[in-house]
Amino acid sequence: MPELPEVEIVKRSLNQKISKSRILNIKIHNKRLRYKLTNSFIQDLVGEKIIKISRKSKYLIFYFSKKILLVHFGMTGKFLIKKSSNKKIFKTSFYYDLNIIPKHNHIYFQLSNGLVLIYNDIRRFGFLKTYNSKKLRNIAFLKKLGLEPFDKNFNENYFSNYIVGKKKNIKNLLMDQTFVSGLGNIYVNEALFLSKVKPTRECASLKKHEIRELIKNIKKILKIAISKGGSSIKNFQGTSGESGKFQQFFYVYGLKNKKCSRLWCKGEIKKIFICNRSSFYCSKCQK
DNA sequence: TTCTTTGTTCCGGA
DNA sequence: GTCCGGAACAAAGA
Repeated sequence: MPELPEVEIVKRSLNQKISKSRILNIKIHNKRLRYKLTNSFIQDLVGEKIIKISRKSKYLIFYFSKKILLVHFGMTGKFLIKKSSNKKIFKTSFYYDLNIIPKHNHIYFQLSNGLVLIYNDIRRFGFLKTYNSKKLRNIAFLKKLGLEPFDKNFNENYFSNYIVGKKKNIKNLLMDQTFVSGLGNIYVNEALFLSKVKPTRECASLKKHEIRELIKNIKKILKIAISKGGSSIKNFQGTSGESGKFQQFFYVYGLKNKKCSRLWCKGEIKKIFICNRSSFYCSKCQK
């Protein structure tokens, strides 16, 4: 499930491979994504030149001269980039070694640089939406987002003020995109472990040093994940079909009943559900 | 058939 | 009115 690091990696890859190219044609195999593609989707984009691709939280933003394409991957959305000269591009066998199922290729963008951009999404919880304005502040999805984790204003002061009187647990707070935007279930679990904070802790009970640790470790875990090419769990793949390596570095996610990786701890990783989301933590060293 | 998975939204209770 | 947790929703695979 793409969280901030995965979307960042896709953004970099797209900028490298397809920015400055023009969309020559679009072929839609399935309109029914999270939100049904509009009837004008093709005419909105054909002929437009991709100026650059940027990221905000878990969203990708394609910039054209006067328009924007907003993309959210949901659970299983991904982009693949292939050479358009390859005639097998629509054939199942072409995708075998990429661990991609071509029946979930929903949109093909033919580009002027000889490449094809493919949107693939197994669950179809992702979406693509065009806007006839470049003003991001008019986009409802974006304007409700809180600070990015790497924003200098995402600091102890902001955190402390935000949690005054808050009774919700820290895990739900970190998942709340209006508080900090870009974290999902995996990285929240990992950041809480690194900070030795139990996911069920009430926000208002957090000590100053714990808040400092959380802020530090959120930034740290995201940077590491980006440097490893993202996490490959649940289908994350780069635009060439390659998997990320970060899953080899999980401390708690998916590690139910394993020993805590802190050698001095000797604790065991527990799995519980918080708001119907699986949460993993060490029952001994996370207080 | 049932369970699991996610981000987001909605609803009811406090 | 506000806050919070739980449920619902989208779809598909095991």
